[in-house]
Amino acid sequence: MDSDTSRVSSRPSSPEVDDIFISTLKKSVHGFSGAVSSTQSDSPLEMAGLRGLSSADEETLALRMAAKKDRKLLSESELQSIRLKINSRERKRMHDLNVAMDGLREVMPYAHGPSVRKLSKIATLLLARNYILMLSNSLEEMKRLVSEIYGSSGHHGGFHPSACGTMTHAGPVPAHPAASHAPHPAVHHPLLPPVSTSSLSAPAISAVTSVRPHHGLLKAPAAAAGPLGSSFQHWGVGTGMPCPCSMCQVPPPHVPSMSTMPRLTSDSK
DNA sequence: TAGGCCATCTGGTCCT
DNA sequence: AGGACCAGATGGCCTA
Repeated sequence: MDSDTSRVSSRPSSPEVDDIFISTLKKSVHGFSGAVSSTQSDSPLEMAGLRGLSSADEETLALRMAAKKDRKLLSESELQSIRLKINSRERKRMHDLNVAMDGLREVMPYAHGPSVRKLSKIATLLLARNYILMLSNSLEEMKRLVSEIYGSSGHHGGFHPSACGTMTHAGPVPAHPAASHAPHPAVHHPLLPPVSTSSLSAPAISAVTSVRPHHGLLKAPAAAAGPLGSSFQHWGVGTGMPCPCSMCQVPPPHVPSMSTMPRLTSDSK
């Protein structure tokens, strides 16, 4: 929200007091009409008809609705006060949710940069899921490699993280990849096709991209290589050379290179 | 202009 | 009873 520079100026997360008041006044009838016929059945004609009510009619109707709902009469001002309170709570709740969503965006790689469009909520959630799955997969791969190394040397006779602690194994996986800005390993993998064909499903990725089929997840320059934009490139960033890290030496199955990386769009179907 | 995304309002439901 | 949570409806903004 706060990071949505394209919207925040014209669409504040918290409306002006006047907006709330006007909206409440406008819906003092609308809302309570919903108490009768439910919002789902409110037809535009009904709404238009209700909007034509006089203030006295509105008050009467509001009181009737309140009486029907709460079994007790409340003054219009009391009802309005309650409604404002509830609306305020809901706004705060949604605002907190958006703050949390922004926090999630911040720890997501490739979501930073001047030309990068803010991830949508659904894209953020889906990418976060894939990111977690990728990290888990990377960790498993690390464990496997370490196990092979030490297993063959007879040092440990096998990999057992609980005995080894975190010094040996936690290093390669940055706790906060977005903050580290290290080129590997997490920066690019989440956007690669399924690392684990069982857990990291392609539909999850395609689902993300299907949200914004035209410009992909991010607002990238027109010269972007694909729907994901140049921000998603791991190889080729800066030097155009492949990352030398061990993770990149072993690209996921079916992904020989980024250049042949399947487009993360619905056209893969 | 259509479609996507979003904020907000609202009523219902569940929980404490 | 009050608050949290949820989902539907609505309308505005933005982009292709």
